[in-house]
Amino acid sequence: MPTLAEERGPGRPRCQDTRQSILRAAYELFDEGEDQPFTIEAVARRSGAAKTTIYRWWPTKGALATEAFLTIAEKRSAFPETGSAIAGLRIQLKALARLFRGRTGRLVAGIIAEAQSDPEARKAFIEGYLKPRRATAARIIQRGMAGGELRPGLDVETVCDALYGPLYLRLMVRDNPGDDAAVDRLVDTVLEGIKAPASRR
Amino acid sequence: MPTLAEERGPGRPRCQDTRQSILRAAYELFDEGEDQPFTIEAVARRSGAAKTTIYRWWPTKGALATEAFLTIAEKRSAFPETGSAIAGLRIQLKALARLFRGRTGRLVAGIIAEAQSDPEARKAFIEGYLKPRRATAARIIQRGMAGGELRPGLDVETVCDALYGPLYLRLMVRDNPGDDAAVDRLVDTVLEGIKAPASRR
Amino acid sequence: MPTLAEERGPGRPRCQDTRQSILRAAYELFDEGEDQPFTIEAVARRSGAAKTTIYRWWPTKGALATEAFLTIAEKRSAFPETGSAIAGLRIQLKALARLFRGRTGRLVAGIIAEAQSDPEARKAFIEGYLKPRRATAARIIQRGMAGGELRPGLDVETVCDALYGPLYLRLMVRDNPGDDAAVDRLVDTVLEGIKAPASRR
Amino acid sequence: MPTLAEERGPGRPRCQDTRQSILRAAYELFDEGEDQPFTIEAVARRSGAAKTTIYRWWPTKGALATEAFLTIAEKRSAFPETGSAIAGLRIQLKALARLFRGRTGRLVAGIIAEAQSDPEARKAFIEGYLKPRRATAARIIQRGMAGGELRPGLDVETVCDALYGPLYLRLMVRDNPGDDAAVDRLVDTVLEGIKAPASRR
DNA sequence: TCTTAAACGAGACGGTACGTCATGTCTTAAA
DNA sequence: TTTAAGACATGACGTACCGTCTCGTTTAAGA
Repeated sequence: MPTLAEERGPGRPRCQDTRQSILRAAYELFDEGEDQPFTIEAVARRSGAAKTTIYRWWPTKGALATEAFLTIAEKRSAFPETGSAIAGLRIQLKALARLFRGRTGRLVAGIIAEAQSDPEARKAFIEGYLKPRRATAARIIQRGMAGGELRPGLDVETVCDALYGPLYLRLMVRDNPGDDAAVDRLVDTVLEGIKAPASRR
Repeated sequence: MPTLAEERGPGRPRCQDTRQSILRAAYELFDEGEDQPFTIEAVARRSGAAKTTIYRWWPTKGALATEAFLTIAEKRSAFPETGSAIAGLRIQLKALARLFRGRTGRLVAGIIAEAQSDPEARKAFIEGYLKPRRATAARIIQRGMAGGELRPGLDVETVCDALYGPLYLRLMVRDNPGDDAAVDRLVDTVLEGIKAPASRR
Repeated sequence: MPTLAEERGPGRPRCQDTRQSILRAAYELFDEGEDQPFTIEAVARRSGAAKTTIYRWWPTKGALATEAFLTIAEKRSAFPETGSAIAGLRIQLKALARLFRGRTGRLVAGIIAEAQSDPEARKAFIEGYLKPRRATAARIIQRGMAGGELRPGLDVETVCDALYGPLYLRLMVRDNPGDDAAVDRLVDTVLEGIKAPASRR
Repeated sequence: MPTLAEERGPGRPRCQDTRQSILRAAYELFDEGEDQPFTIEAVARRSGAAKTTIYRWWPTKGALATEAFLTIAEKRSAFPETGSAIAGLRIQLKALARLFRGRTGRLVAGIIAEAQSDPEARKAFIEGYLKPRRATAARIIQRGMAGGELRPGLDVETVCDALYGPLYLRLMVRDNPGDDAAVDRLVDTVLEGIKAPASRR
């Protein structure tokens, strides 16, 4: 009498082990980088699942990649939601840069590359990865404005772009996303603005 | 005494017509977007060249794509190097955003995606596309600092990142690079900074 | 309880239609001779099968050629196993010469040529074509010896070589395998021997 | 007035060194067997000659192969033209079998295979290799008939076929051309004939 | 001595076929 | 009805040779 049980049709139920092993294999392949090709074929080989099974559950390679990345890699680190907003931003950006310097950076770059030709993957990445992080950042910025640390009337989206954009640019195009000092320089620049004080009045 | 003559080894010289037709075909295919697959085979078919000829001159697909993009698409528009530096930046960023909203945006996004798994392509893109544009921007910023429009002591690279990064982020991840108003919001934000004036002294 | 059933693992079973159409296409191409190139690509094109499917089942071109030849061309004509052994040999050799004068001759020559650089093909040709025919001839020779038509104590293999060898030599090296008269001359020569009767006692 | 001199137009005369080095390279490649591919490219590489030069002088691969084989390999061993004709045939056939057991066998087999799709090569092989050898054998047979060792009235060509054919058959189709004992068995069989003596009167 | 014409190396070029790989669909038997 | 296994058509991959071509250089005979 499982009244609250999942909607359950006839036939053999879906095997959760299989699902997990596919996701794990996908993550491992993506993680191992350029040497191991990220291929449905390879995922099937490594996971022991049949290609058919994979295609049944994920429409495209990118969708699988993104879900694998989000499911396994992403135990989202919580950030301090109290204290100085500016310090909070600094911490969050430095953490992201550190992440991007490691394997996760190559992963994210690969997923974004995939997403260029796979709208599903793009959507999954935005919803599953980008939005949550931006929401966190947005909350900090709101708090900063409310608490008087940041200028009131800022467009939160634009501020997020100005702070996060450089990291993604450096991740995708340049060879590295920058070290802590680079992040500090970035935050300082955006905090202070670039206009000369003289022309401010 | 052809002192300026090209270094010229033995053997039949390279056919420039062929080279051009390959680059043109590559550009067209890249340009036509997602429907036409960008494939060495397709480039060979369309250009009338043999696959071997393509492989003789370009090590990877990305290298060919980048060179095609740069050679044919890129008659770099000159920007005003006089007048207000801030207005100059605004103009340049809006022009880039407009470019990114069109086919060129998909092209650049595709090339950057290719570059994630092709160091040659990455290098070619940076050297041929990114560096010249950043050099232009850097000159404007230097001029702005010298002329008193911008704060002295700015790190030019960081400023470039803060201004360009958001456009690339929006190009690659979000659906569009933003309209003129968005660019204006971005420039305003970076110009004024985000710190509250109260906390400035 | 299908005790005689084929060993049958999981997965989709091999499609017999495809197999047959590949063999037929291969045979046709081989049959059409020098104008149509005998190529895996061509076989794939004509049969409608994929190259991979062909490679899955035949390791080399020669193996495919041989099997095609044997499967389709070779409804082996039965020879009279009664009556005069000498007459039987004559009939069989003349039939082979007639076969070799036609398209089949070019086919066999082609397969033997392929077999020079393809051990698989050589083996297939020997097992599938040569051995059965030699077995027939050997039986006739045995019968001839038993019945008193042929000298007892003959080495059957050697006799086969002496009778068949010339036909293959003429097929491969000379322009034609010889007409009926030539076969008669050959059989007469081998029957009577070439030593002078004077030196026989 | 060099009336017998080669027809000689203007222009640079053909370089004999080059010719020789091409033939030598071709022979070596053919000689090294299955591992080294016998290819115009490979001949050019090894000989240091340009492909053009090779094509200028030999119309097909087979023609080159045959000429290389004949020029370099073939210092035709002289056979005793006196003494017993039967012994002479035995010696010549055993020598050929020995030759066929070695690298030369693979060479001849390869050339005959080439000749199946190259009439030029076939002609060159027949004229340059086969005919001289058969002429020698024919002379011995004629001598044998004249001297009373062999039956008078034999068709020389047919006898040659009966003696040589088996060796070629074994070379091309079976794994080996047979040892000395096999040659003896063959010669004995053809000498004595295979018909039973009883049926001779 | 100078011209001329062919030989020669080098290597680009349009092709064809190679044998392999990944894709996405399908068919089967077992769970 | 899901799953593993694997056949299958498709089509791109990157490579090897093919035979032709266009160069610049070399070599001799004839003007």
